[in-house]
Amino acid sequence: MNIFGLFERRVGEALGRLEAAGHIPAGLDTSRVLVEPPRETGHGDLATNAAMAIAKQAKANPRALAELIAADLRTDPRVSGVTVAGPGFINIALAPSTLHEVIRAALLDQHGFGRSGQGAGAAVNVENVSANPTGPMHVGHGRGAVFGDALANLLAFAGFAVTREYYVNDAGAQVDVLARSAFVRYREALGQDVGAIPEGLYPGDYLVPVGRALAEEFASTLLDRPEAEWLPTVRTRAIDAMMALIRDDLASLDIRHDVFFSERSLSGGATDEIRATIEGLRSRGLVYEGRLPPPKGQPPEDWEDREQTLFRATEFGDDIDRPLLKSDGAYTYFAADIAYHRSKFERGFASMIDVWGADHGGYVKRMRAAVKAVSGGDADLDVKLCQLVKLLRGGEPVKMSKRSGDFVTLREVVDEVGRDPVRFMMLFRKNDAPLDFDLAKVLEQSKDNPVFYVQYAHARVASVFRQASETSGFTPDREALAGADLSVLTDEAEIELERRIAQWPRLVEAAAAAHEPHRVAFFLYDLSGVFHALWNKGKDLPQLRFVKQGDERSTVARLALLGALRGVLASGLAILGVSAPDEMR
RNA sequence: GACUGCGUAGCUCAAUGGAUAGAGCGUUGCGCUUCGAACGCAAAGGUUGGGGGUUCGAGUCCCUCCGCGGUCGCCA
Repeated sequence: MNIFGLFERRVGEALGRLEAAGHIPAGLDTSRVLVEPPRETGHGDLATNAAMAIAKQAKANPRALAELIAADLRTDPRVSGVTVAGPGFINIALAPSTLHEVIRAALLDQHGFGRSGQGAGAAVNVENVSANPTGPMHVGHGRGAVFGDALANLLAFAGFAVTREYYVNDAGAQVDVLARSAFVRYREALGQDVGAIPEGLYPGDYLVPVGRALAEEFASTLLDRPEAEWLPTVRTRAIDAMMALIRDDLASLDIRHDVFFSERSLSGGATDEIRATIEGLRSRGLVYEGRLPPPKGQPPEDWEDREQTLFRATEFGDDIDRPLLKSDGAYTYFAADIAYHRSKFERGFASMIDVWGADHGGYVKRMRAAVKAVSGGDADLDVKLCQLVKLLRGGEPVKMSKRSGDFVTLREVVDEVGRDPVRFMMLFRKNDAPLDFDLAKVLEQSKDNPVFYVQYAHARVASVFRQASETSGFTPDREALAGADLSVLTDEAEIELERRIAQWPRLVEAAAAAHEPHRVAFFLYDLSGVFHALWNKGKDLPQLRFVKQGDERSTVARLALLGALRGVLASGLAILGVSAPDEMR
């Protein structure tokens, strides 16, 4: 039950009547008409810009128009008052019973309140993580992983059919390096003195078990073979081991993918998908042989002007055409990526979201161009870039890792502070803003730790229900709560909590539309603040306490309010992938 | 040089093109002597980096300049 959506339609009906009565012309563009919560609570429960949004088209005075709309809205029984303010805002005060209906709906449908048909079951592909299978995940990967997972949860909650996908970069030079690195560990496992890991190979000790497994499987049979013979086998074993490692890392954050898509499968199968993709584009005149100008500013020293195979990315908004073949004739990463995104389109995804690290920002335009090209303009790609995570402990930067040598692994952080703080804090910032993550702060049990603050709100609600049961033997079921007389909730702090709960469905829609899960985190933080404020008010004013012995009528009403709150907190935390504890010790 | 993200209170950050730009921390004042304080209430604190434009209305959109970061054919 989205009260804002209901009233958006209601305002539309009012405009229809004004049109029928000849007060405004027909065919106005009402797409900018919104019903939203007013910033100032003194302005009522809902506000609409309808008059201002159409005044100019209607060649009418916005305030006069607002009065006409207000007059219509005043006839609505769900409304207790309508005023016109400022340049033409229409402020609507809801009848208390209207707000109570929303609370009842939230209470009766704990898991469904806030869900919507917004997505209408449309298929959306969310690709995230896609870390190279060459080692454990680091903290930066973790941000993209959590962001993508929460975004997928959010979209599913908003009615989309979401597929979570991981693109495995199991082709290219880096996995050959991985294989060579594993081979060193293999020799080591066979007792050879390998000394320091050679420059250019992966030094991390996470490859030690891979070497051991190879020694166990192949004994010394690979030792004297030329690289070309052992590399494919070792590579496969090493990639599998690294993907197992990464899946474990992801599992520690409760992240799972529906599809792991292999880059190698694009060109290694029966048909070369990359080649097919390129030829398809070529047949439409979108691939040609040509020369690129060297980059301006500081040209690379090894720049070689040569003819190459180019994708006409400029046709679709990119700044320059992009090469598809390397000088040695192999496909560029971009060529494979075009084929990969074509595969997504052919698998039925007209809506794709890629979550990347900020260092790939220069890649966005060409990828969007490619998606337009391979889909004939029928698919849309949104790329969400996650900025760097700066890891701190008590304000001091954390740099080195014991395990990997040169970066802090995600696992180390999860092991130190736990899943919930990692997930919540990664989402308590816009994705495109850099993030400071303080390992000490996220474990504080205080108001300036948002993770604690929100989880504690949920635990406090549970504790009220426990207390009601323990002190009064009072354990109403959901139906009893839904039947409560909510009109006893008259304190401004209680009404404010009702208003916030009523805003949840609208928040979900806005966050889903914008692909911005952080809005859920901030909403929960604000909502928790309103609840904690009400709790504290009960400290000074005993009549506001949730459980009042001998006053079942107001107790049941307050428990109903808290039951609605608990549902919203639980739904929101579930979207973030953070647990909603019933107690915190 | 090009592209891209960012620039909001002392600090860290919010704000689908809406009204007097909001939170937390910090600061200041008051309260709380454990009965629901793992604090509460209140105050001070802003030219939203500068300038122009679009709009009834701009932190938000466009242009430009400044500052910080990222990226820049064949790495992924």
